This record gives sequence, C-alpha cells and structure tokens, in this order.
Amino acid sequence: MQSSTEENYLKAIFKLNSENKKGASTNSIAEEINTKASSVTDMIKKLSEKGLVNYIKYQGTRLSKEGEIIALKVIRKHRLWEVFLVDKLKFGWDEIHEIAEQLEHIKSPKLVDRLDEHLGFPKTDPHGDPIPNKKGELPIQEMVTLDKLNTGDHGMLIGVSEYSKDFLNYLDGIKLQLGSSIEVLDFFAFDKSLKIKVNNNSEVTISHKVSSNLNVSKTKK
Amino acid sequence: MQSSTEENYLKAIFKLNSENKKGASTNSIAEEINTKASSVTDMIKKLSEKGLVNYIKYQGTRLSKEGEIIALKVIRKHRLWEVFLVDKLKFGWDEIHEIAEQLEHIKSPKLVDRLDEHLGFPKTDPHGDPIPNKKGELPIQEMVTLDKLNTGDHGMLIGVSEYSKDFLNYLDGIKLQLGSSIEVLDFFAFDKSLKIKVNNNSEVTISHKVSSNLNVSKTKK
DNA sequence: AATGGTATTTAGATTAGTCTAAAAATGTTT
DNA sequence: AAACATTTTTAGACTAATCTAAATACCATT
Repeated sequence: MQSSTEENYLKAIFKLNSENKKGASTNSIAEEINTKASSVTDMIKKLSEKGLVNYIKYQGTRLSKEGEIIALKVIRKHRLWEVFLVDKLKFGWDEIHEIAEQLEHIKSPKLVDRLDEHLGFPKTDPHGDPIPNKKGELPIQEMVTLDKLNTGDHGMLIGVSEYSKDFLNYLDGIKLQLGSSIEVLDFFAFDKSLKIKVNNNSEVTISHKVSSNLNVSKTKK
Repeated sequence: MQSSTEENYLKAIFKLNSENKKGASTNSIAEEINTKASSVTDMIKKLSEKGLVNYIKYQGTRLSKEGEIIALKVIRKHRLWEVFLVDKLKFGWDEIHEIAEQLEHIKSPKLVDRLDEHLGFPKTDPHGDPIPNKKGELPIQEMVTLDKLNTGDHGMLIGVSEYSKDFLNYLDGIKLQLGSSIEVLDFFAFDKSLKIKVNNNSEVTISHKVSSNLNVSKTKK
C-alpha cells in the first residue's frame, strides 16, 4: 500500500510521461509537485525499489505498468469526486480541484465503485477530462495528424511525432503547445500547406511537413 | 491548522472526557488511539502548547474550549460522511466506520456544509449518535437521575454525580458501567428503593441514595 | 514511613518526507 | 576538447510521529 505522497509522485510522473513521451526529468517532477529536486531523487529511488517506476540515474523516470495502474486509479478517484462535487454538491468547477486532491487519497475500492454508480457512471469530469474505468484504463483519445483535418475543423494538440530541437522550437515560436486549440482556416493544395488559427488568437501558415507531425484530437468548436 | 493525527487525539480525549468527567489518563488515551503512553505524553505536550488541551503532569488531560470545538467539528464530519455512505451509497452501517475515519479529516468547511445540506440536515448518524451543528454544538442529551424513572421505563447510564471510591466500587460490583442499559422493574415506596435489571441480565435492588446519583438518558426499549 | 506496584514521563532511536549546500554528471558552446 | 552552465545526485540535517527501555512519580498497603 502506498502513501498519499507516493501517489502524488505517481500522478505527476503520469502527467509528464503522457505530455512528453520521454522520461520525466527530476526537475520537471519537482516543479509539478512543488518540491525540490533532491526530494524527488529520494522518492524516485524508493518508487523504483518498489517497482512502480523505471529509473536510471540522470536519464529520467517512466512509470512501470504497475505504477501506471496506480496513477490511473488515483486519477479515476480524483475525477469521480470532482463530478460528485459539481453534480451533487453544486460546487463551481473552479472550486473543486483542491478538495478532490484530498479526496483522491481515500482508501476504499468499494467506495470508488459505489460513487461511480451513484453518479451514473460518468465518462468525463467537469473539466471534460476522461475518467479511467474500474480497471484503470483510460479510453483512448481519438487522435489524428493535423493534415487529415478539413477546412473549418477544430482540434486540440495532444502530441507530436517529431522531437528535434528545431521542430519543438518552431512550435514554441508559433505558440503551439500541448493542449493548444487549432482551427483549420484554409488549405493550399499546391504544397499542402495549412493556414490555422492557434488558441483562437494568432493565425499562421504551416507546411505539410509540420502538419503531418502534429497529433490532434478533433473537438466540436 | 492541525494535522489528522492531532485531530485523532482530540477526538479520543473528547470521548474519554465525556465518558468520565475526569481528565483523560495517558494510558486511556493510548489505548483509545492504539499507541503507546510515551507517544501520548509527547502529543499532549504539543496540544497543550497549542492551547487545545489543559494538561498537568500526572493529572490527566481535558480539552480546552478551543480543543473541544475542533473535536466536535471532526465528529460532525465523521457522522455526516457516515450518513452519506449509508443513505446515498447504500453501505451497511457496519462497513462505514473505517471509511469515515479517513473522510473526517478532509479540510474544507464549505464541503461539510454542502454535504449537510445535500443529506437534508440529518440529526443523527446511522448508529443513532447525534450530529453536532455548524458551530460545533452537540444537542444536549436528555439526562435525568434514575430515581425519576417509572416502573417499566428503560434508560442508559451516562454519568454519575458522586465519585467516591466506595460508590464506584459498588457500581462495579453490580456490573453498572457507563453505557449500561437499565430497566426499572419495581419501586418500593417505603424507602424509595428500586429493583432494576442491568444489561438485560442481572437484577438488583438499589437504594434511593444510589439511584439519585445515577444519570441516565431514557431509551425506547 | 517504607515498600511495592502501576502510571507516567524522559531519553534516545527510528521512519517518512523534506530541505540546503556541496559534489558529480551531463550538455552546450566556443 | 576545454570551459562553463545546467541538471542531478549525494551528504547531512530537520520535523512529525512513533517506539523501547529506563527513570520517576504517584498510590495503596502494610
């Protein structure tokens, strides 16, 4: 049985792993969890001995299968409690995070499942994030490369297939980050370039080379 | 802000104080909380410095006004969550204690009050224990001295007004303890003595001197 | 008033998690 | 490839809460 602290580390590593595909760096974990890098090193060693993460000195951390299951269970609890707070107790979606941070560590498998049932087996939390199922499986997001979208389509950036520094710097330059919203404004057939609007804000034209390396999920608007 | 551990100590001391009227002994607290006397001494010192208990070496511990308010707030949360688990999540009354032990430490005043509202402002928990109100006030138990009951009445011993060793030894001898059930079987007018049944078990006759020093709450059966 | 027994406290060690400061490894730039 | 900067790890110390074992205080009895 793991402590709340350990659970928080697993959750943070899960988040960084899914954003990054690379192992989570010690510093990034420290920042995520609001602690110091030295504390992270200690805890990672402990989690590694328990088999919950794969860790090699100086090379970052990835969750093991077992660690991922635990992380997803905590996330499941967090999101179910958020639904409870909003649906049943009429909290605003902006007030619930801190409380759910506490509730997510309550230990009782039966409680989680009863809560799930009581809430009518919700699929997403009040922020629209998907709720992992009983077994700790997260419904896979529909993911396509940006060049597959049509003019007028909307999407959200959820990943990239190319990790060169040049490419990532370029994305940075046009304000494209994971989670950014994208609207396809125009398609130019002669070179397959796209004109897009980023974060309902700036307009840029990107080449096919770029659009084919951006993974997005389609969104409604 | 106090830790969960501190809250557990306050809760235990509250319980012992109300059972006993005397200061809670170090050993009794240790037993209540499943720890060692030496740990209790340490924690009591800390709580004493914080002004949450009144403590004099070798003389036991009583909650201060402030400590009592905190204890009652924790008890309020515990009992409200118990109602939630039984009423909303359909748990049996025997499964809820451990889970409520965890939930009672969640920090969020707003959450407690919303929960109270959601549950329809219940007066008692699933075990029949009264729920303290918002301000941390426990509805006072109806308390009468045993000699005020009539033949056929039932009650539970909740306190004594006389603390001599002789008296307490006597009560012990007839198996009367705090919490014992009492049924009044007969009243003898000539000396005001009572024949009672203790714990649905043994029958004894007690003098008016005794019955007038026993505080009971009336019960249904 | 001395004795023995129980309750309580003290002293010192332990564990989980954290921190600061220094050392070591890695990466980047010229 | 050397020098510098950054990241990561190590070393050692701190806090909260706990424990064991020893010392002390209290209480009841003779």
